[in-house]
Amino acid sequence: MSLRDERKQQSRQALMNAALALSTAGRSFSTISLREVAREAGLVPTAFYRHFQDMEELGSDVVDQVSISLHHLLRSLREGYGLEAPSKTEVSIERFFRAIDAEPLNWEFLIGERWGGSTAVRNAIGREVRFFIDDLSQDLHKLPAFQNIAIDDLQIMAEILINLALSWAMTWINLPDALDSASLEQQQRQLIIRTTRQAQLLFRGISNWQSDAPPVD
Amino acid sequence: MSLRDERKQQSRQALMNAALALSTAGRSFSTISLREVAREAGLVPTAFYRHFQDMEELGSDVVDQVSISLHHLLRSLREGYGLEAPSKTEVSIERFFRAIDAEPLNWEFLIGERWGGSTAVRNAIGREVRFFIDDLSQDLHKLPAFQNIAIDDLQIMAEILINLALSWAMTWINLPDALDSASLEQQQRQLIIRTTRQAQLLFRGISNWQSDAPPVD
DNA sequence: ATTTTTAGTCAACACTTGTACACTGAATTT
DNA sequence: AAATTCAGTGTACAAGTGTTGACTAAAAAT
Repeated sequence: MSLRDERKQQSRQALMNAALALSTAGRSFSTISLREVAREAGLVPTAFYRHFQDMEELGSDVVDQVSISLHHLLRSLREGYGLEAPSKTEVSIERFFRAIDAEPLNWEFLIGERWGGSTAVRNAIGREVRFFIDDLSQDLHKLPAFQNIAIDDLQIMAEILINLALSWAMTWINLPDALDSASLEQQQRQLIIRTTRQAQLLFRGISNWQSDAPPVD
Repeated sequence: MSLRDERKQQSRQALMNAALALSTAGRSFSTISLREVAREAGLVPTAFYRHFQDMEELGSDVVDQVSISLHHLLRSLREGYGLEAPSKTEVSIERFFRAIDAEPLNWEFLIGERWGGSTAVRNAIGREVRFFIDDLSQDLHKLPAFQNIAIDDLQIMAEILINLALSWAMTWINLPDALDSASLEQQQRQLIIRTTRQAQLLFRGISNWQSDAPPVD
């Protein structure tokens, strides 16, 4: 890559980082202005147009970047799960939450903008979520415990898990905001327990599932 | 109520309706301006301050109004479920979606702003969601099928159901936007089926649940 | 009948916004 | 060595923003 292209990439990345940082500081992406992003990135407003046509395009590209990052993280989480095979659910849940703490901005952006203002961003996230679901369902299929479950049903399971995981993640991130009497650590501990039981209930459901013979309603 | 108070209430309601309408027209609440709301309500900008201190206060009050409406709707839905006792899950799910179509703005606002930009609105919605969960868990406890399940576990179940229902609702509302090859009705039918299976999986989980003897992880 | 209260109006303010246009100067190509 | 490309700069403008303070007129209280 040429010297000029390299510097351009730097500026482009600075703009995306600025957008991500601003849209997770108690505000949403659609409320931040082009000028703010440029300012935060150390650029003059008009320089923005050298990289993106408008804020919508910036937003979509941020979604792509965030998705790649989360995708890697989820994969490493699941590989960790596979290694110590009979690992407890609670350990996995806690590991999930700690992973969120490592890069909370990505999660906050993806979840907060999933139903957010910008149509382009919303559609981009919708695509990525569907991708997450497919990916997870394939991984579930590899687990010994789910070998005898039809792949369609694992898809159902994955859909539930992803949607719930996004709720869990945002609840976790927002814990510090809810300044109740209890300390943060106590609340975190409690959330881990509640979440674990939710996950256990789900696994209980799928393991008693018979694809060809749906249950009585 | 005096004549003057009555007229004031009308204007106040007009402002809240305007806010609701504007924040669900492909934008989010935090992007709409005080002047826009006033304009839409047929008022001069400064008149806004006779009713609300700022947009955050308006937002919180909209949350309250929306919550009351949804609360009534959910209750009537569940009462309908109780009557024809052995009703099929799919029927309930479809009834749920059709109810959303009756007042989509309320749902769109509550879900879209749940993790949205305004802190005041986010906190207000968080409270309401917790209230929904408590309410549902108590209703579940009254159902014959769940009599032998501990109330703590029904709370877990309710938490899952509410969080998932919000995802389902928004997916349903956004269906028309995803202009794929398939027709809207086909996509709706498909979503109903997928959602039904998710719900069935959940019920399968809870009915195989033993509170005092948690499953092997 | 007179005074007080108050929802809504009007004009004005200091700012921020997105974007157009001409320009600069260093990296690249010719 | 000369010409070209182009990321970033500086100026400018029309449009929209939140909020102020003084004003109006109808309803309510005295």
